[in-house]
Amino acid sequence: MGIKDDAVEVRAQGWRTLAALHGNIVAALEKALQSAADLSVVEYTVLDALSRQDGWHMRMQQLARATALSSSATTRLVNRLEDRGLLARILCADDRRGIYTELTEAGQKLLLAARPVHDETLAESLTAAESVPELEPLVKALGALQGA
Amino acid sequence: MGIKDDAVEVRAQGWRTLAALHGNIVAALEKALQSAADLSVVEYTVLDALSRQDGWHMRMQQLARATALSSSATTRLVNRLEDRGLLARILCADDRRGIYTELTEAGQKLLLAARPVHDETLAESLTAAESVPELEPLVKALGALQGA
DNA sequence: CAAAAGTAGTTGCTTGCGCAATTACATGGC
DNA sequence: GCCATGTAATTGCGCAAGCAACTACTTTTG
Repeated sequence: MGIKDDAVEVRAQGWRTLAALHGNIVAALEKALQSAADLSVVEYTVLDALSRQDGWHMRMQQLARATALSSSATTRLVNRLEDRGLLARILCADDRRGIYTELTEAGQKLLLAARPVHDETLAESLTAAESVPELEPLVKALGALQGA
Repeated sequence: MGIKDDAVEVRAQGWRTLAALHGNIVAALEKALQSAADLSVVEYTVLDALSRQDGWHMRMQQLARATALSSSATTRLVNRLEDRGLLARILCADDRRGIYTELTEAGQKLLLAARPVHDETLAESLTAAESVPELEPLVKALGALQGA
């Protein structure tokens, strides 16, 4: 049964590595986006998700899934961004329970300003993680994902 | 410059995948550990980190790094676990600023009960993620990490 | 050896999150 | 067509997180 136990330990170790890398990246992005655009990581995620959506509108639920947030958190997140004029709520006619969100011009503008900061910080984080023995293999594996 | 831009997009995509997988796993672990042992994921992480430490004691700062938490959050996290009798604070003589934390017997016992739940939930999450096209390659890469 | 600078941990305050309950709308059975 | 069941989004509430300010101790420096 040693083999099975090993598999468990390998998974746990992989998970710790994943969590550590995730934590590092989030911390770096949080700081960078905050100071550059007054955005949190989830806020950036929303703007980015909306921009990569055809027609630029998404329902609350999709947003919740895209951000791994609860519905209530999503509601308030959208509130914050709406109050800042970065996106707009649009009720859709065919299903009157549903609400679409859409980037405003200000939102697109801010996103365009924030994206380079985001991408650069991400690159830096990954580079930094490459020189941490614990994290290096995962970073490499990550880089090889789409490269196939 | 198309090549460079591609690299940026690949990194961003990889990051989104990583974040999504991380979110799924955390959500699953949170629910499972909560109902099985009344522990949050960070709380479990602390107990687990302490148990895997030789001599079973760590300083607050190490704990903060291990959990990717701020010092203040670590203080209160340790408070919670101490109040529940799962770990104990021990001031160390050589540096009277420092505080060691150590698992109590109750803490070890709870950890032993929680660990199978944790490992099983982790395995389930990864299996579930394998059938999500977006996530599948990363899960495989993760499994191949230590297997080398 | 005394003052300055640095480090470890804790506390006050604000903010954002999840859960459960609620409102508003949609849909399936009869 | 009408009631029961289900889904979308929002609100009340409690809790845990981060930041900044603070205390206590250590180390450096002149």
